[in-house]
Amino acid sequence: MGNKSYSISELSREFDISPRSIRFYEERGLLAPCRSAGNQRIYNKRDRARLKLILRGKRFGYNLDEISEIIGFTDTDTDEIGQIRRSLMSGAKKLSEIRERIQDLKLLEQDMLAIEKKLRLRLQELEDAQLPNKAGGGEGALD
Amino acid sequence: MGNKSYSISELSREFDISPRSIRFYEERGLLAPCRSAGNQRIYNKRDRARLKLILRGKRFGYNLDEISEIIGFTDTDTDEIGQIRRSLMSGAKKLSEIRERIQDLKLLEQDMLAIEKKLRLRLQELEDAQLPNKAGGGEGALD
DNA sequence: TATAACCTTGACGTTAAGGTTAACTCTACC
DNA sequence: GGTAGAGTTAACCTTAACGTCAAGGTTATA
Repeated sequence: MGNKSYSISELSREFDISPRSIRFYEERGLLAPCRSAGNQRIYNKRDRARLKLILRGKRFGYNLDEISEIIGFTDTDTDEIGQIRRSLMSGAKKLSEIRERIQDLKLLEQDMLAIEKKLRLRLQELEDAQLPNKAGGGEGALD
Repeated sequence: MGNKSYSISELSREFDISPRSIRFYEERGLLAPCRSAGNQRIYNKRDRARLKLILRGKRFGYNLDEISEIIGFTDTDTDEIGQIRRSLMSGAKKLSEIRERIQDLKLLEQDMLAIEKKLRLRLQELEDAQLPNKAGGGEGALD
């Protein structure tokens, strides 16, 4: 049946994160595996899926508090509608943030290209002035 | 002439950051304003432009070390040719990083849209099931 | 010239997300 | 039953990018 279980190191290997991280997520309330007789953590499929979600959230740039806000309730069957609505809201916000960032990056790209151009010009100047030993160029300050 | 100057608080107001941040950038070698007779910082247009660049870099997610790598050379005294060459190199690297990042963000955007779609569907299900009070939907666990 | 408002350095505090011991305890396996 | 290899908690360490005093010095203005 689907009741496979995992140790902390199994999960840590599978997802390539440290056991410390997994324990840390638990500390922050994002996970709550049950324990063996000897108090060792035992993760079931649901825990594993949750960890996956956490990691996905992280890849999206959410911090643990945000992730906890988004997925912290997946147990609570009550008020799923409210939960989904909240998820949609925060998702929309993230989306616009992402789009803003894309725009910013495109601006940066333009800036870098402009700087590059200036640098190349200045380099030409300097190189030209080097061999023929002509009079030096202008100030050449990048604003 | 274009030799306007600014106090730290003017800049901090203009860019909506704390004076502490500006001093911190200086501490990290990203700025080097001259001082008044009484040792107070005086920023000129060039300094201001630099600060702008720093802030833009931050919005792009660069840390101060990276920003310093990108813009740190504008002082270049000796061996300007070498400096410019190095700048061009690191600039090219940064550029490709920026482009990669844009791609990543676009992927993320698609992911988010997909998730949003799923959530909306689920929401519809739930809302439809609510008023007519029909039998409940499926498991609905977001993987 | 007397303030108020601004500025200075220095030092310590903070937050996030873990890393890194230390000192034990479990579990698996021979 | 002994030992190697996981696991456990607790406590402290780390880095980035500032925030937050403290204890004074400077400037603008009435």
